[in-house]
Amino acid sequence: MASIKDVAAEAGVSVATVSRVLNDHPSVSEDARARVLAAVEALGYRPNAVARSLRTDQTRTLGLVISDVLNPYFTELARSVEEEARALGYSVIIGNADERPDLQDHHIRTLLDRRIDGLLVSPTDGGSPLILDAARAGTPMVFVDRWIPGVDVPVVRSDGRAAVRDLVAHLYGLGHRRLAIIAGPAATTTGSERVEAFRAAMAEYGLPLPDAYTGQGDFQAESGRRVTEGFLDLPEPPEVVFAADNLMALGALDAVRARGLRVPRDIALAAFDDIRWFVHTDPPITAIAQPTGELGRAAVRALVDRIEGRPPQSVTLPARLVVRRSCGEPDPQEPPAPEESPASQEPSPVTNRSQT
Amino acid sequence: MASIKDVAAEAGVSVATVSRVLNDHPSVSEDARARVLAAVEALGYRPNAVARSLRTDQTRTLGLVISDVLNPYFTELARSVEEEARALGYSVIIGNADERPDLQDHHIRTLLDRRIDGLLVSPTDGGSPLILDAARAGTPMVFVDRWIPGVDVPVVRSDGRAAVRDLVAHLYGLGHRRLAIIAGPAATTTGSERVEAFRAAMAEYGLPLPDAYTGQGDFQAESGRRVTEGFLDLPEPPEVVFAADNLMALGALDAVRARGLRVPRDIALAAFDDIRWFVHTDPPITAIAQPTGELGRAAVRALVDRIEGRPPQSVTLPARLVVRRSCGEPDPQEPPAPEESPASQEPSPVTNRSQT
DNA sequence: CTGAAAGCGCTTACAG
DNA sequence: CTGAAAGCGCTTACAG
Repeated sequence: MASIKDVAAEAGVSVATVSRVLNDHPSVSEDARARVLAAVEALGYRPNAVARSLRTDQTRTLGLVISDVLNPYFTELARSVEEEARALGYSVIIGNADERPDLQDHHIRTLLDRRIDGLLVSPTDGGSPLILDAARAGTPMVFVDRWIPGVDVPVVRSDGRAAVRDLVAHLYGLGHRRLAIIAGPAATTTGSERVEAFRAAMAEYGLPLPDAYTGQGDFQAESGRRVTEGFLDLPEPPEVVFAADNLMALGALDAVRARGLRVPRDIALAAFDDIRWFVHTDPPITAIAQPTGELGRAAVRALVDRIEGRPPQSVTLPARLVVRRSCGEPDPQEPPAPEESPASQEPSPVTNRSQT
Repeated sequence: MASIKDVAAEAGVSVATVSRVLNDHPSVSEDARARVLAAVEALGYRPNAVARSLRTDQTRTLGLVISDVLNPYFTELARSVEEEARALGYSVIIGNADERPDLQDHHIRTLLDRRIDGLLVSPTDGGSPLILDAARAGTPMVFVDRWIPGVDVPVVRSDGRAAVRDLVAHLYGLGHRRLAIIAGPAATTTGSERVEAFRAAMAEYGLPLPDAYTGQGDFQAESGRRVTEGFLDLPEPPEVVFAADNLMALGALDAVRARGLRVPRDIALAAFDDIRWFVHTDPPITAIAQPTGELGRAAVRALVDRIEGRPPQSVTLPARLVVRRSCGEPDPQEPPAPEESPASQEPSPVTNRSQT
């Protein structure tokens, strides 16, 4: 592979001049520039990014560590992150933690070894020493979606409390009283916050959330199945199961189906995180939708601000309830293909918190 | 950040010795090793992968360029690729082409600039000059899923012909005669092969595949919707729509639903690529399942063989038909959670080609 | 405007 | 077993 030396030789200039041309340095004669460009073309030369990074101490690369690529929510997040990063001149390397703290650390370590310019993390746990150290050591970092309390790192996330309250109002209105939740890991903020929001909203309606109706999941489908089976085995099963993410909802559906039961006739179901397939499931599933794309973009902007020396900003965006038929109400003729941005700009009545 | 020099100073040895310890070079005294390790620990030293790569001319990194991360098929492929790569000591950087040749080239260029050790590509098109040049220049490369004919690069893919024939047999047995297909881009192998397999299988049953029943999609949901609307507008709409990937099936479902029609009563639907949600859609969707995880792993092994100087091998794995209810047949009580590997080892009767 | 030279953080023959 | 030194491919003050 041709190096800068080859180009210099071909163009009859020094490597310094080649470098200047390549980096759009102003003080290069037109003649030199033309000769260099011609040589670059002739040799098919491409600068070695590894060497450049070593010299400039920047890689123009962002690391993104997410908890589970197979979760459509994170896939979409990853996509929007890459898009915004590309627009700002950065590449992104994704690390998939698979909800495993050890894998998360593996990826963070690898990313740090590669000297990425900044790190976007959605922590799988309460914070490994590695993350904490990196943050303390001054690695530019931003938390997306999930975060670790007590660490001085900007957080870009969505607040689902209002939407959860809307959901409980919806369920209550439908006559449901025994509501259960499949929670995410308590060590994650999204894991605990969603349960707390649910519990708080239920309290407003004078409804208790007994331990038996609080199942511990891990954001993966299998745990949703297992917890739902437990619910169904109860002497008095819940009337509604609220899954704290879409994969656990999938598992819940598997469990319900395996028993030959029907949603919502035998048990109602709702999920945190909306995905396109929810429109076509049997029945369509009521869900809480996050402004995923916007979260990803805001996270990148915050991180790049931090990297480039501007003060980064934490961002919290609201989630919203999307009512479908899985809790018993007739489908309110959902508009086709509800795109994220327009919809969140003009919220429908059902989206708004109606009481407090 | 501490460098190798700092470690050497701390340990009272030369950087060469530090390097030897770090790389498990045999000729290092126990004493030196212990002092270096202690210094590494004390300083929290991590080798700079950028510098190491520049020096050794290898990055221990694989590039993976896929056509669409949002497509669950590719997400799963990416996941298995990363898993196998990690097991073999490599990292992977994913580039998402979004079915856009220009974006694909952008990622390939970036990856090449970063001097990845090898490239896994599922080409979005018939082959840009960039890919062709890279292949010719000797960049270790392997095609996964899609490939480019006439290029000397190993291919790891699945052959869906038998499964497509099974599908047509299934449809024919159900009494369907007017079968339509939503094809992928003709420039991709999977785009054209699936249509060809479908057409050939239909011919065996004496069924023609008229142009009006061949819609041109681009593997994205929106095109599936558009094409399906066209089918439904026909004076004589097809009885079955076969979508060449799962996203176009999603779009087809959107279109059918928007008209207030029902699957399979008004029109039957089948898809290439199986996803977990297909079990829970209304109705459950008949699909052709690829051994996605195995494809990803085989692709990595082939690429690493190539990188490490062993002869790489092309691999073709069979896909299989999974019958559900979207074409009219009653659901044959599908076993719960059909995992990929065991299922493909003991194919059910319906999975096997019964005639020819 | 241009080039020689230093240096980024490593690895690895080469001597000893 | 160990260290001094060269060199990977760049960028960038420093002189001119």
